[in-house]
Amino acid sequence: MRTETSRFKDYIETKGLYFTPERQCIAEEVFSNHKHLDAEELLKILKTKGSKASRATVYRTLDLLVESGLVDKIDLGDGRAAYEHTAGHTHHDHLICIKCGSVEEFEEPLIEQLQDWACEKAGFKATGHNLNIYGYCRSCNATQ
Amino acid sequence: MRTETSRFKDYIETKGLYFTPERQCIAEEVFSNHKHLDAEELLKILKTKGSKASRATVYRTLDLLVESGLVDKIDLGDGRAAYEHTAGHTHHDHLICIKCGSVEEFEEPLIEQLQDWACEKAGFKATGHNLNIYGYCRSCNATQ
DNA sequence: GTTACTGCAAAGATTTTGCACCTAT
DNA sequence: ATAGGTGCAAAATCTTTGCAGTAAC
Repeated sequence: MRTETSRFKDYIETKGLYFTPERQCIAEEVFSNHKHLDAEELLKILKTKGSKASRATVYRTLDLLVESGLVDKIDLGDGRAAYEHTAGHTHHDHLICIKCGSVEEFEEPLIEQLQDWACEKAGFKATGHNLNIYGYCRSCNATQ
Repeated sequence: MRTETSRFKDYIETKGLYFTPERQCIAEEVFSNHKHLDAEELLKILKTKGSKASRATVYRTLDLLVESGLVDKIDLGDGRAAYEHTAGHTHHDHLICIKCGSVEEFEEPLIEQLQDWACEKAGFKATGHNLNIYGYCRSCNATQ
């Protein structure tokens, strides 16, 4: 079985780039972590695991991961971005709590289809999209 | 006929705040402009029109306008936000060209409905949402 | 006369970049 | 050997904030 990390290695090498230890560490962490990570969290986790990858390298590698299609970038709406690996789940969108910051996922295949349709009508060639709903999650709503 | 500006004045005064000349200028510009403005563009336009409203006041007033419900904030996905007045058009989403930066609108009432439904299922109380599709617009796609 | 608003400049926050040194191939 | 990568710190962006003075009510 090919791991996501090995797919990333292939992607990197096909482009004639080097698969460095830093890139490996960062990729493995993103692929093994099932949460939505932002760059700063990722950097912190890497530090606790002994990686010395710098902030700059984290950002540069996240860009490569997104480019490879193995990772999605989610715009959090407050200027930050979160990242999540794409393997093992169909596309989904996000419910972002403006009180506690939690990010919940939801799936609605028909929405995807309607989006494709809208693009077609507009002659627009989509490369990605971002649907975030902001508000209060179930628990924050209860204690609000 | 009540103008949007007068509605904003009501909103401001109901909250016990002051309807200052700066707030009036900013509101009028946003309401009369039918494009998606970001804060910097808005500031530039205001300057050419002789308003001395500062960047800080522009941001503060835009927040009030969004709060009032008369203006929508659209997260552009690159850290910036654009603003557009809500009057006279139903809710719509955006096709953002990653080459030329153009923002095109599309409307898909069923998407809105599906979103509401997803929120309901998750016990999520939505206060707003943002659906952006990134890619190449018709003309950039042609010359790409 | 209060209470709130404004401009300014500094501070914050996130992300990007220039550069000298280092490393994978 | 060479093309590319890394860390660092500075820069770039967009937005927010503290404060002293000013204006709306």
